[in-house]
Amino acid sequence: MTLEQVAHRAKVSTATVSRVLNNASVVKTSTRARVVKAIEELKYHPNLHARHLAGGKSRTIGMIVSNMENPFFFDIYKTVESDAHAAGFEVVVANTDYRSEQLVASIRLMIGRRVAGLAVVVSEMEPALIEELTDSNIPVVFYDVGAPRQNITNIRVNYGRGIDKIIDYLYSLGHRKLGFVGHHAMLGPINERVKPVLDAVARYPGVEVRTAADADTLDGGRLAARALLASGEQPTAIVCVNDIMAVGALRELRERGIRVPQDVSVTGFDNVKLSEFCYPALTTVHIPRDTIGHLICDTLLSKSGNNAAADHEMVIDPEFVLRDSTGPAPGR
Amino acid sequence: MTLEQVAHRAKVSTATVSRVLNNASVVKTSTRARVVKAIEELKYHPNLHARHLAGGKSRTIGMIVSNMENPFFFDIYKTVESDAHAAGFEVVVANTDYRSEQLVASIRLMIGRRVAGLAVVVSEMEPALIEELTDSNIPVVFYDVGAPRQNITNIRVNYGRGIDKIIDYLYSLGHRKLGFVGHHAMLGPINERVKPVLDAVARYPGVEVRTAADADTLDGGRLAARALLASGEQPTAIVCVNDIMAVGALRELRERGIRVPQDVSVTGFDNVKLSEFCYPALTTVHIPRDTIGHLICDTLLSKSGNNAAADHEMVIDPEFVLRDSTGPAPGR
DNA sequence: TTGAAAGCGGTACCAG
DNA sequence: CTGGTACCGCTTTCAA
Repeated sequence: MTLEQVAHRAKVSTATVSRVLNNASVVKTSTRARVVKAIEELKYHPNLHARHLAGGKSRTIGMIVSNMENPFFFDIYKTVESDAHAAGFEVVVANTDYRSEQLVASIRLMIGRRVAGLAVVVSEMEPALIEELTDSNIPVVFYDVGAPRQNITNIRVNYGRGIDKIIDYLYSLGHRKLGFVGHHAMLGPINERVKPVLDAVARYPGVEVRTAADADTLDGGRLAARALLASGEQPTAIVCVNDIMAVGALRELRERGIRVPQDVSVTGFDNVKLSEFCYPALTTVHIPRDTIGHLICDTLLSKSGNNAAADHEMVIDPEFVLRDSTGPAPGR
Repeated sequence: MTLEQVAHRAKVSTATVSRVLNNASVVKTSTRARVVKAIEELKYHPNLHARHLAGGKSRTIGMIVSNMENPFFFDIYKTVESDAHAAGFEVVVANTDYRSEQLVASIRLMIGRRVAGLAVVVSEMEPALIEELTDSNIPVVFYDVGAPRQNITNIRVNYGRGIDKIIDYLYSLGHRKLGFVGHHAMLGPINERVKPVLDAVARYPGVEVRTAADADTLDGGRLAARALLASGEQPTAIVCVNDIMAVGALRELRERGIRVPQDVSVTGFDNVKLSEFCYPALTTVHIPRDTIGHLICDTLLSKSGNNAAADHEMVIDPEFVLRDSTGPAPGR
């Protein structure tokens, strides 16, 4: 079904059909009626690719995330989508699953689609790729826990600050032997996620921390906790890189008959909904996903507009949330 | 950046550039090298819309789901995506959030994109829309708990069978006063999700059931459970339409000091990962999301291939999973 | 092995 | 208010 066929049936030109489709300019009511009728009879659906190609502009914004399975990313996506829809844009997401080849593929795809804007919400990214993106000339905004990028709008959360708050609290409770559960995106040398923990701990003499990492899933959290528990002395508190993994850790502890928080304390990060619903409810740090989502959309939408200003950086300071998974270190 | 500019720089025709892009036919090695060089220097990314328009075929399959937030849908998506990628397809998802206008919009969008296949994983759907879809001539597969569709491949789970297993088990444990927690997509008259419960209960004289519904989220489950508890006699068992809402119900019970399963039993549905990680772990019914995902992909991919056969229906029989959230009715 | 040119399905400008 | 038509960027014969 093509525009031309519709035009033919309605006995008008393709130009006119196009007009009624975009309810643009003036089309005589009777003509419009004929066209609409033809469209319905033929069950015509305009070809978006053709439309895009001819029109030039995109009306869709892209979003790339590491792991949609983690509600943290999903929450951001949700508000981005909602804002985008409100502005008449649609959004297409891509999941990288923490795999860098997927990241590359997804970015190429987005560029190929000529999206009106792109939000990249992933942890690690090679400089070459970033360059490819900036050269593409499409408005981009990064969300990151890492270092600021140059020449690109960057939203980031002050991860270290959040970790500090957690460690401070745990220290005040008497915890000296800590465990850190991270995810695989942070294997390798000291990275963005582990370093803050080490730094925070370093401020307190006499505090030790061992780390373990696994997949960014419930199971991963469980496995990492198991690894922590299987080797060396049992920590009195387990700090997790995010809530999902913390819930996984909670399960491992429960199955071993280790009580939380009486025997060991556990903390999450992000404050996703689940952190309130698990048992015990998690002490965590709140990252405002909605704010991040709004920021992303505002930036993208205004950028694709006119004011090519504001290629700055916005950093979000996380807030401590006290719940039931933490308590005094045992024997204190 | 366009093909033509690349062609110009490499001093060849656009046809040749196209050839190396699709590494098709024979291109002299030296020529190919020149082109590749030009592409890199210009940081050229082919316009997918143009490519699609010219090429005709799509290489992308669409998927529409009610609520990506529920891991049930996400799990299906995940395996579809993985299978699709393996076959050289990409997949674009759309979330309807249980809103029918969104469903309409998403379907139109997919048709407009001329996707090579479309998976529709939603609860309710108007006949008119279904017709629009069949007329579109694109391979479609539905996943549903409802009645079979005509003329479209339909995968469905025998929801009633699953409910029966749960009710039977609960009955054998002495439960006579039941509560059912559903979600809003099932408001209105007796529908696909509630009816099976009523039917199952009807088989046992003396068993009563009250129902409550809310959003398909953790909070929704909590609220629905609250409603159930706030009115009338306290049920001895709460049957939930899915695991997510069951976890929500668990929280409400916990905060009221009602012990699970000693005071009231709770059941989920789907057997998503979370059902093992919550506390207490949920007795539920297993729906094989991976099988469903594979089925969807196989169907779509083979359909878009040649054999337009198999417009049949596949029904999946769910399996009972016993865990810790159920026990004998109190005082028995 | 490579180039020229005819589309693919729309949009939008220019006349009428 | 409506029609004619030149593209949009790429693929694909058809010849050379």
